[in-house]
Amino acid sequence: MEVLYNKKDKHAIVAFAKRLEGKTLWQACGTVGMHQIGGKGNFGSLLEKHYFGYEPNSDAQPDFPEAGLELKTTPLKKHAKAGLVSKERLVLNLINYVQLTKETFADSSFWKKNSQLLLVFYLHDKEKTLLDYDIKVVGSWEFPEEDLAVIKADWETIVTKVRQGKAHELSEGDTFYLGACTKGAKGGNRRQQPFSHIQAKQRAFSLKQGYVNHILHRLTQGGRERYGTILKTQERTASVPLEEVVMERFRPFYGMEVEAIVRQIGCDLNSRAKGFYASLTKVVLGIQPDEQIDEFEKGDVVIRTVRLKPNGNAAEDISFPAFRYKELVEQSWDTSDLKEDLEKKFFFVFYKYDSSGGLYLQKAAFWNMPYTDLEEARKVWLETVRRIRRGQAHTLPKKSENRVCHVRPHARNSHDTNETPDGQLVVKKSFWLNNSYIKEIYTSLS
DNA sequence: GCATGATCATGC
DNA sequence: GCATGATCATGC
Repeated sequence: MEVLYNKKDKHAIVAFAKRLEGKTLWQACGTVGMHQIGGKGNFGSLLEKHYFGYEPNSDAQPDFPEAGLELKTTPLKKHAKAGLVSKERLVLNLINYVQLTKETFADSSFWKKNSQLLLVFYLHDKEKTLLDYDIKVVGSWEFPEEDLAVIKADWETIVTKVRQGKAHELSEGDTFYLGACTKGAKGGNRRQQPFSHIQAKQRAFSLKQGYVNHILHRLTQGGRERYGTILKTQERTASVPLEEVVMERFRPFYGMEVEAIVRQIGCDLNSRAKGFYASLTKVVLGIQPDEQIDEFEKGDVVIRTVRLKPNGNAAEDISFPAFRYKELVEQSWDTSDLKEDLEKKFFFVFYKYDSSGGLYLQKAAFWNMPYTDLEEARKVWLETVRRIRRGQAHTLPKKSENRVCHVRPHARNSHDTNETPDGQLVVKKSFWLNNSYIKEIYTSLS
């Protein structure tokens, strides 16, 4: 195939790639060779072969070595409120656990391959074949310095865990922007790790979905939200770890009553408004209540506020979105919404009531679910699916059945129902983290 | 006092 | 109108 661009010139490659915008694979590549394809392969490799004219490979080099540019294609989906958003994380190169522990960031396989990305965003549509997906946005991406500092720290977190012989315990929730996501048939592929005999799931470096959305917004000037950043200029310059900065923002207020915190910061928050605690968290972090937290959005960080009773027990369980019975039984654990939700990085803010009803800030900390607890959640999830299939959607796993989580109604009222596979209408339900488990989390962080 | 069921407030 | 995160109500 004739190559229609200078493969050594980054700008020429990007300009050539830009011509994909508004087209489908079919339109962009013409009919040449397309009859041989018949929809086989994946979007990325078809684009490499039939548009850019090179054979897909798994080299350590970027796809355009002379230009240092790595081509990545990634799906978008339509979001009712936000318009087009990333459908998933962006999967980068596979992790070789043995090699990884011998690398430094600057000479790492991750950085050699992915320091400059050429991104092709297409709109995924399950009604279409991939030849007919609309290519929406094309652009090149280099990581700004402030993001790179976070990504380097993430990379170090991953390497450290592997050096500790814990590659099998890696989780996406370990890190902020750069994740180690499972890759391969249902996460079933196992690989050797250098400092343990336990086989670890095959994983790849990946950019969190939130970070991909950030890239998309930057390339399109899109995104209507206002953002505030936690990291201020001098902290960025000094490369202070994000986690440390967040902890330092909260520490001065430990032990203080909420109204006193509001007074000390001098902000105008109504403590009776339902979003009060969410706003207070932002204000403590130095962010306006009407702004999104830049670093947390990029890192898919989930904020949860927890009130502890005077005896130290969590006052409430923590809910996740209601599921649909018929959809749940079609999923596998590895592709389940619950696993996706539980593997996120959480930011917990704990308040505690004293005996006279005053509420005091106790602790704020990042947390992600340990692997062994995720296995407990898996059991509950599997049992839930099993009972729904048996027509027992009325009696799903209770709090007393598992240490970590349970299933409970989560609806507008008792008439707010979903249909089960056998045609019953049962009140909408969701998974909840047990309040006793939340107390465990609090204890582990103190 | 807690587990379980039920429902609310908010934002889009 | 609904999803989401949060909280209330009741009975044992």
